[in-house]
Amino acid sequence: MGKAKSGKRATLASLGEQLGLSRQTISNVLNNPGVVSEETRSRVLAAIEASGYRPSAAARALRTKRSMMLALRLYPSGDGIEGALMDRFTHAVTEAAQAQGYRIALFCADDMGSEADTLVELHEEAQIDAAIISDTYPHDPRPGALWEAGLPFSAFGRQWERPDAPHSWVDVDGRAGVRAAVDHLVSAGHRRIGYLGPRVGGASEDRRLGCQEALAACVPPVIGDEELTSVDTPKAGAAAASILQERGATAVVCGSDAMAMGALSVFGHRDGHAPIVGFDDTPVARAMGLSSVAQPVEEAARLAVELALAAVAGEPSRRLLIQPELVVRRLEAFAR
Amino acid sequence: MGKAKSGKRATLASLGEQLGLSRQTISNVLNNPGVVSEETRSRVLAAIEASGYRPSAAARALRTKRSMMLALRLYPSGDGIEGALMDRFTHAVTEAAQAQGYRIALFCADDMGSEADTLVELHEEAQIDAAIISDTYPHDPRPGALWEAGLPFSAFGRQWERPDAPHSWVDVDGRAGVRAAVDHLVSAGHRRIGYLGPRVGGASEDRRLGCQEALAACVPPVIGDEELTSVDTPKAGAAAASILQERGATAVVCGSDAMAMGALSVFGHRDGHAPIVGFDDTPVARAMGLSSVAQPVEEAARLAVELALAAVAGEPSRRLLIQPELVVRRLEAFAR
DNA sequence: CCGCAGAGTTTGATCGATCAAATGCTGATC
DNA sequence: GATCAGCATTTGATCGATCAAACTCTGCGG
Repeated sequence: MGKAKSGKRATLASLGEQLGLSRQTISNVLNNPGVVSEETRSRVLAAIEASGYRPSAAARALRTKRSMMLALRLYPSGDGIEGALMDRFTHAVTEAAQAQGYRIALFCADDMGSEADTLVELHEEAQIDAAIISDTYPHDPRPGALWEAGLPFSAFGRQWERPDAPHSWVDVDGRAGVRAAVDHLVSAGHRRIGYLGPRVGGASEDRRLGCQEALAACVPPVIGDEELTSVDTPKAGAAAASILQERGATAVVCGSDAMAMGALSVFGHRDGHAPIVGFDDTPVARAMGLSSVAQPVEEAARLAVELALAAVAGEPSRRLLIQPELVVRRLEAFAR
Repeated sequence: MGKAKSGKRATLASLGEQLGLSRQTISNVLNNPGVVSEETRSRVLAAIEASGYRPSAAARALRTKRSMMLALRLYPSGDGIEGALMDRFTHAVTEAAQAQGYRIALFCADDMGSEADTLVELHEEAQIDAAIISDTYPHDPRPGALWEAGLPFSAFGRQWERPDAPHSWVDVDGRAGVRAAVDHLVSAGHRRIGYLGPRVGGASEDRRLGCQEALAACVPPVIGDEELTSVDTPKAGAAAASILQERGATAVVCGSDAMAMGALSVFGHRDGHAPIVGFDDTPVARAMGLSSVAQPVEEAARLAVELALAAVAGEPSRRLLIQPELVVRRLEAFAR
């Protein structure tokens, strides 16, 4: 390590003076090593090491007009069951950004409109180079607002009402995930399968369609009991699951783990296997031995960062659909 | 709203020229309104509004040597059961910082040592004004390293081996929380109460002591069955809880919700009440109808921000211990 | 009529880096 | 020996804000 020495911060100029060189040469050693002679370079590097010099982020940002920061909104963590998903995303985004030399600036907002406003403001203040938004829904105001403002960004979540929107996004093919869930239950012997999903959002509609498709494609034919949408809570899930059970369903595919939890309490486990499949593979599902469709959140985050940086670089936008994976689980011994 | 106009960003200088004033006057309107005449001020404000001017964060940071950023490490989210706690903290810190005009810069680190290194680096690059560290443990290397480096910071978690450490911290009085948990079980009629906690960390030792104290203070006397420490998982919790049960315990206080989950699977609910109390009041506890000691994480976060900013301002450090709250819960109907 | 206080405004310097272009130098070329 | 290429390094300007000090008025007391 190097460090200490005097009380003053080292700067390019101070290093240059100390070595009898100019600031620019020091700068070149760091940013453009090729143009500096072998000998000076090593001399400068030693001095840098010894002085503990670090380039000033502010000065660099001012000159280059790159803050090397991406903005990410932190959502009010819901009552927690689904919350973990976005936290995983946040984490993975941070990691992916860091790998590219970028940092994440967090902020809070009360609603989608003020999220977009804050992002535009951050961009105008040159605090951030780009933004990543997530959890898009039909007629989401954010993509349009950000695009208008000329802010480079990417979205985790497609633009539901307009799949050919001009901006970049990554999304998970929830429909395919639900199809896999249905196939799983069918091959486990179930012949009457219901679907249960949250009431709102493009994603849940997509998942519902996945269920229909899968049931329609079954040979021998499988009966799809009526689909129910409801509020996204265990309680509502339990209530709706009871209805499906009365109608003869023996298994249920759910659009969320929270509702799956409720459905699980109605249907229960049989031989350690639950006739329920949840969505998002949250910690609660893991703890309860519940099968669930897992979104590759980490991959999505990596791609979201990649797309955002591509947008900064002015590259054309891209739209990516990635595949989820069904995690089949049985009840762990401890949870009896 | 104002905006658009030309393609160029407005600056203090451009606004000044446009209005026939100097940059400094524009600056004063924003930062020192008192010295500007009433008339000029309103004229300038109108122009600012119309141009959509935003001060450049980089330029300001360069001059003032204040980035208005605080750093926070994002921990690798464990398997999720306890994870939510730190996420709540992150969220609350962001909100509290934002209320003071600060933003949070996130980063990842592999271990505590590299966390400290990264923080010092960020500080030397002038990317951040201060840092907030959390989840301290005995002989934590971070406080010392940051203090040495002259980085203003605060910690969520006391310095266990040295309560009079020179830096600021906030912590939750876990011992008192566990005492409340024991009292709760005693008043519910239990006479043989065991304690079950994770194996490591100053906090869990503190909680264990709280249990001893509470049992010792009981009249009529209550028998404290042997305490067990174990790995912090539901599985290990279940195993350890079985041992306590064999030894005659009818109730268990746990140092974490993960272990409490395991204990719950062994003891089960009786009339909707569980003879188990967990710690941290995580979503899983909520979902399972488990009583738990809740840490006032939001308050801690607010205080941590306050302490960090006080450190930036050069104010003397403070050490704060705040009180947790026992959340008594019964099994919700849906979870049967 | 001069000096002076004070409000309102401007000027110059600075923060620390990077870009773009200029300079000094060595050695090869004709 | 003058010219020129090309490397290594330096100089000047710039990014956009803020600090500190200087300046210009106007009005007032002596």
